[in-house]
Amino acid sequence: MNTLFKALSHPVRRRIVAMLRSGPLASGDIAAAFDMSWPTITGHLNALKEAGLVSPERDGQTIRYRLEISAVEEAMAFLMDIAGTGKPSPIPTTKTEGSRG
Amino acid sequence: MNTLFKALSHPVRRRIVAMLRSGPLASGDIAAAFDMSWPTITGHLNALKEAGLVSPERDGQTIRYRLEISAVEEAMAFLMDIAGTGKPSPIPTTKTEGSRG
DNA sequence: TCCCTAATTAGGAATATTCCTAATTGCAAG
DNA sequence: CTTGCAATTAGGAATATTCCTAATTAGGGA
Repeated sequence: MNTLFKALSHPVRRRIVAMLRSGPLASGDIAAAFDMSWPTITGHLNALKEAGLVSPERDGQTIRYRLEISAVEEAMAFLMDIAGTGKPSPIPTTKTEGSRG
Repeated sequence: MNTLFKALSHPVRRRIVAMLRSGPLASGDIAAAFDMSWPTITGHLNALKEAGLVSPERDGQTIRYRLEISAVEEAMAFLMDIAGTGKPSPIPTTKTEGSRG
């Protein structure tokens, strides 16, 4: 949940997610769409993978990344709950989150 | 859009948003729900305000924060587009986003 | 094996975030 | 005006993010 919204908080990562809407793409093809180095894009892809938003599939030398709709739906579920479009839940009491380090 | 997802990327801010689901709350009441200093919470409230997710209303000495559902819906719209629940849009070409400082 | 292409990992600099304490602002009441 | 409470702003330290170049891993073909 944390990594999910954190992954979506960067414009480049949101754009990658949007690109994958129409189907899986190779790492290199994604990197080519940006004015950034390939390793930087790899870093963003790792963040998206960590969040469960994409999954890599190797095919020979190329690695294709596929969008994981379920993770997008998970984020949507949170927002729907907030917006009242879904079933309401009591005010959260999760004190576990206020940490530093 | 940027500030919106960035605001939602922090667990404390998401928890504040969830708290406001049931109605406006005073800054002090929000701060009291966390193991953090009041100024820290003020900072988070400023981030949420910047993102359009909350709006402050002064009433005497207290300032109450109200949840702005429209901002939540804006974030939801993005995710629905990604998930294919909404109308599809072409692959974004917004090159404006890949910058550094 | 050796070489080429695809992609990732490693290390580090610039920048941004997060959180604290101290000082300040804004409002109400005596 | 002074006091007191509610809340914010200011300044700064610890930490995290972002992005780069250089080095490395992994697979395919001669």
